[in-house]
Amino acid sequence: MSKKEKMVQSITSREEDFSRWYTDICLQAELCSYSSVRGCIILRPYGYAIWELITAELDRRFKATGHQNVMMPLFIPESLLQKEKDHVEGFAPEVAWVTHGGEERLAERLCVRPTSETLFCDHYAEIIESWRDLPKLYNQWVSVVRWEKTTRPFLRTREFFWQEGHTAHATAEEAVQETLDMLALYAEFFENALAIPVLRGMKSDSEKFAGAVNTYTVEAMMHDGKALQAGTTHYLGDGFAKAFEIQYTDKDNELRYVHQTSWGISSRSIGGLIMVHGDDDGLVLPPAVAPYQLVVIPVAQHKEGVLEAARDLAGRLEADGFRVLLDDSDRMPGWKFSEHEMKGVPLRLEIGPRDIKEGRCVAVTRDNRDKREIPLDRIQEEVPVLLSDLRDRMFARAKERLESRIYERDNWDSFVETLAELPGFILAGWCGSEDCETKVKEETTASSRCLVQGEPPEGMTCVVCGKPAQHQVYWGKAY
RNA sequence: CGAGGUGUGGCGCAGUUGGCAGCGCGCUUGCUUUGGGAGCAAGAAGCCGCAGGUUCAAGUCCUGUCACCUCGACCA
Repeated sequence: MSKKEKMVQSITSREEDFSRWYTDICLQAELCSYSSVRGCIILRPYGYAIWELITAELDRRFKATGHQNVMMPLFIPESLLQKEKDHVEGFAPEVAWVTHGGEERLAERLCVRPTSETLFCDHYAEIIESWRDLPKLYNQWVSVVRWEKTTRPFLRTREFFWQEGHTAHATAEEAVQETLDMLALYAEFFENALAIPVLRGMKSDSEKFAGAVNTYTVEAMMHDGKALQAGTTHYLGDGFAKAFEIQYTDKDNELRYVHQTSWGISSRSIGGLIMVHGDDDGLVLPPAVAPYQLVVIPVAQHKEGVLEAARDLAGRLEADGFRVLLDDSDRMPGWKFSEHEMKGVPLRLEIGPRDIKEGRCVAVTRDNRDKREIPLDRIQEEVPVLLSDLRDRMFARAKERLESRIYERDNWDSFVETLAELPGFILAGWCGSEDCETKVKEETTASSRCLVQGEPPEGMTCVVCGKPAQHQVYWGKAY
């Protein structure tokens, strides 16, 4: 350890400085670099590879549920953005404007899309005429811009990468169902692909998307007990349809407005991966989104037969469909171990002269450093099991942490005290008034993360004012 | 936008009363090494964030400015 500290700029420990630990991992694992534009990051190959895998996992799910990808323009004319009142009020403070083309001032300025509801609506108004045109289940993979004042890699950047789904339906019921289906899809994606357990529920009115009737959310808990809004789905009702005149002729020859949804997951989910699974030695990646699921490290690779054996091992696993890195660089083995641990590679296979003689290799799982010897002729059966067990452990560990840090509180004093002293969420009643919600925010800096579906338990009272609770709510501090 | 902090080779830092810009890591080349961040040798690399000012002389003093980081407020 002392030698390690001497040799290498180590990652700040989580205990010492969580923010710094986070930034250290982003930079040292080569996920991203700062760019010359404040608040914008450069996704480096390793970070981009993670994002590509995330997009692939999600896109597969979108396609399987009947969604189609499209591509809308980067710019929104001011007049279009202003068509829906709540929407423009929510986003106007943080949009970037294009005012000139070359030297010429534009007749109408264009905003760089902060989200694309207005563009989809404008298009839908044009292409939707009949009930036969519905539903429209569109999605796009793009970047958007929000002129944030303070930024952090992945969690809050001025430009960020995401997918935004925008759908139009004949009925409110169908649109609400889509909103809930996509919420379920998001939750499944986070839990299975990213091994991140989430709470799901509805946002309060003050926390919901600008222009939405309802916003649903999946909330994850970071290692420091803070919440990360990981994905949201919005039921937009027919408000946008009315503002943009999106009407169709129904089976009964009546003209009706469509009901819409929108939903998104962004590159901030990479921040979530870091802060849920990472440890003091770096990143820990779930196999589904690890650029390399395993790294093969030859030991004493200059010796007769070692490199060949390593290549053979890597080749066989690659042929089985695993993403494999053979690290035959001229670094010391110990250096490679640390490097790939920092980068979160789930599984490491070491193979050296001793192993070759015994017909085996050494397998080490990233999350728990468990080391075992595996016969080379069994490796192709063992690797899928090792990887799947690792994902299960990662999920179980994160879930246990989440659950053990949810505190039920029924009075204001213990609510405030708990928020101040214990990292995590509080589950408590809320009367539904904005005053009580604002008081929580002002006095604790925590906010309502999501409302639990269904009626609150019998006799539950608002943790702020003591009146009967309308909702059971998860409260927490958030990124 | 408020409060605090930091700007010196790629990274982390030192730089005293103003007087030749340094150290560690990394990088390059060669040889020896290889089961937890190797050793030796020889190299390359710095408009000291930027702009003014004081001075014979500024990394150092003064003024302004910009950028970045942390903590708040705001938001994915």
